[in-house]
Amino acid sequence: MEPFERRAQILEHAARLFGDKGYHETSISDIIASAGIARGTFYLYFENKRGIFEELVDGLLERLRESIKVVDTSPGAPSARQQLVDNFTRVLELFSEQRDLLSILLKSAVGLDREFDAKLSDFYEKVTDAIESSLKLGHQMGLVRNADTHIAALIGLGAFKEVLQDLLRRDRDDDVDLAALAAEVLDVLSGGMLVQGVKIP
Amino acid sequence: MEPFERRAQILEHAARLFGDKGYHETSISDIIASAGIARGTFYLYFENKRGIFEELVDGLLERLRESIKVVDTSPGAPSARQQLVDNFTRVLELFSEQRDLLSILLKSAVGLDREFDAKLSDFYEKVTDAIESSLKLGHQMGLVRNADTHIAALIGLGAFKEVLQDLLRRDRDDDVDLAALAAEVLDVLSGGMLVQGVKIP
Amino acid sequence: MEPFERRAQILEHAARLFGDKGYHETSISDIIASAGIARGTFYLYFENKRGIFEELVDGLLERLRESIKVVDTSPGAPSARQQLVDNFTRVLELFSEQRDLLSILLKSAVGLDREFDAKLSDFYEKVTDAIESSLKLGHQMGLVRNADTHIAALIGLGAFKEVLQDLLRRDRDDDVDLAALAAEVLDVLSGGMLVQGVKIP
Amino acid sequence: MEPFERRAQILEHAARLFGDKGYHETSISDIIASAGIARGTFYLYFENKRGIFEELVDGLLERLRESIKVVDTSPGAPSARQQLVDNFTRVLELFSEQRDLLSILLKSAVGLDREFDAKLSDFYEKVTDAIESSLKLGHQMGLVRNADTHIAALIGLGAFKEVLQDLLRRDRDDDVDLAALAAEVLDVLSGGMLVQGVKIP
DNA sequence: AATGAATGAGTCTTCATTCAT
DNA sequence: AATGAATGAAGACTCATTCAT
Repeated sequence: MEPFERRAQILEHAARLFGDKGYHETSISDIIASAGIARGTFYLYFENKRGIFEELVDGLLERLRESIKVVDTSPGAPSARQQLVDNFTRVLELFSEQRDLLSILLKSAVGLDREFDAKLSDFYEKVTDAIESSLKLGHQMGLVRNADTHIAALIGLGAFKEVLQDLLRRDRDDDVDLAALAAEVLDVLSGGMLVQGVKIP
Repeated sequence: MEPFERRAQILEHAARLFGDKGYHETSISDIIASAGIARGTFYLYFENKRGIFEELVDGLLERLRESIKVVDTSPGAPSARQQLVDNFTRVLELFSEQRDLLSILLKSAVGLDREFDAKLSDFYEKVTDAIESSLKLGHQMGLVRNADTHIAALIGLGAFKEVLQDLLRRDRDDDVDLAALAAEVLDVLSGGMLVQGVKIP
Repeated sequence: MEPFERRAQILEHAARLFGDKGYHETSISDIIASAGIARGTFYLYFENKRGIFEELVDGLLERLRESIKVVDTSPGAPSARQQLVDNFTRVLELFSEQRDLLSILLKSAVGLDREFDAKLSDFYEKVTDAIESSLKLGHQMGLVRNADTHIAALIGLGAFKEVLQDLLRRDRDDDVDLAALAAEVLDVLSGGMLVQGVKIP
Repeated sequence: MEPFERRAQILEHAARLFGDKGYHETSISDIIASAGIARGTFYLYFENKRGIFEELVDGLLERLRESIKVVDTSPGAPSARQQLVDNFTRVLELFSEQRDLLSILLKSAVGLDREFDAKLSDFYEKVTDAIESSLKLGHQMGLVRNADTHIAALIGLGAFKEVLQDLLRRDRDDDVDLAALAAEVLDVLSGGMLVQGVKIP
């Protein structure tokens, strides 16, 4: 088998197992048994268990970064709302295709160790920063009302993560309209949960 | 030392270690060294490593459940808004007192194994259900505008979790006005991020 | 079993195996099987395989240092010759009691790795230096004829090592008069191999 | 590349690595990387790791045997002393040219395993025997004073080995007058370290 | 109520060797 | 004559748990 194929094959099996049972519950023995290769072969392609896991997460984070595009406000660009919905939808689609990776990101990669925590924190921080910048811009344009854009950004990120978690809990075969879901989340976040003008009594 | 004292003492040390280094990175050796007890003594009070961890998380979930009170709409009760803010504040305070527990809940307890995942899912599902019921009630009362109360509930939960995560990242000595934070989150969620009447272009 | 007993017991078995088969050919499995203990027990007493080996060699080097005493030239002390013979005899006895350790020192500990080589080199260098100083002193007193005391010191050390090697090759039960052997070596080294006044033609 | 060339090339690289890092610390991977050949190619030329090592040592022992010539006492031959010095010098030169081989012989090949130890012991025993025969002959001729020619032979061998060790420790670029060194060793061994007629007090 | 020595299953990792191409 | 992907036996080490004292 060609090296790149074998590499991909091992990654695939590892992703499924990590996603399914988590990092610690998955042993190298599990991976090689699943992939049908010898023990040594694994170490031919990956430095160690941590290495293959990191590669999976790094790849995922990279694809996530690519999925999230800064809103284009130049004339002729699609509406901002559409672009936001598209961003959300792309991320949702990415995970809906590969539940394993989503599971790894939301479960295994959390609290693995300090080094990994830092990597994840870093990623989320960048995402939060991006959201915050957008909100600040919107604020200057008179669109966004909140002064505390940091908290608002956290809320946006958290909301999105929880929706992903929910996707994970659902049946694999459950057919979900991802674009509609993305639009709904965006609407709730932008318009709030209450009827216009009403306040919680 | 009286049994209940010893038990409490061990739990305390374990909480700090689990919160600090995570479940897998914390060994029984760490715990007994920290608590200053013999190896055998540990097993006199707890069935196993998993047992003490579960006890910590169970206790935490229990206190969380107690912190979250259903909004009292009877006449003479404080305003709904106040009650909601109080709920949020109580939870924030609980964690602010014990960062370790928060860290355990948000990091170590995530993706530990299928059984534990189920326990957490179950808890969060109940919280989501509670939020959803409230939203449905508000909808009937003409206060809440969203039709998809499930998604709205997820958003509320996710937002809150992320704010907790953020608390965790901050400096321990950072003085945060928890009530104000709770109020801010509530406002953003209820009123949305946009200026009233405005839509994303 | 008392910790110090167990420790000694493991050391004993390890010494025999290392001496017999060498460092690399001896596995932890060999040691624990020989000592009749569980795998974990070994690591209760020694950090790792290298650790127990180092402890054996370090202990041996320490005992060697103690065996070799600087010649006492103060009035009333035994004759210099006697003291030298005593030194040699003590070292020979040390090894004759514990062939394993001798074998470890002369075989396993050689060329193990750079770090270990340095440790041994260091020890031998100190021994060489000690011999050299004595020779220089003797030279000043008009006893020693050689100008190049460094080479003479090397010759003395090498001669002695080879005699030890030879002891190792002999049958374990072979009864050797160690004091006589020491005296003989000393005589050859001091008086040379040739008949007095004769030169190699 | 012609088979014999390739073979020689691999041997050369292996010698450098074995000499530098020792047998166990040198892997097949190291050798093929250094020689710039494929893994399979190595096994085309050598049966296994042990095989190439043995070949190197065997070759070295063979060249050593050739370097050491029995003293020719027939009329017209060079003086015995000159022949002995020549012997020593040849061996010193052999190693001075190829430090790696010296290192292999004095470090890696020692204590490798029982089989190899036997091979080395055998070689050294033959050398000792040769020295001993010469000493016995000298004794009969009234030149050599020692009765215990075996010990004297051991001393000679050991002295020489230690001088080689010392050469190994020195800087590679250190310029040493090998013939002078050989003569010095011979003088100390034959005449002893003490001034003629003097005894250790 | 406490101790801590002992256990051993389980895990990761290495590396000499093989063999189909 | 050469390649290099694949193998798997073997080794070191960990750590939750037990149990005699």
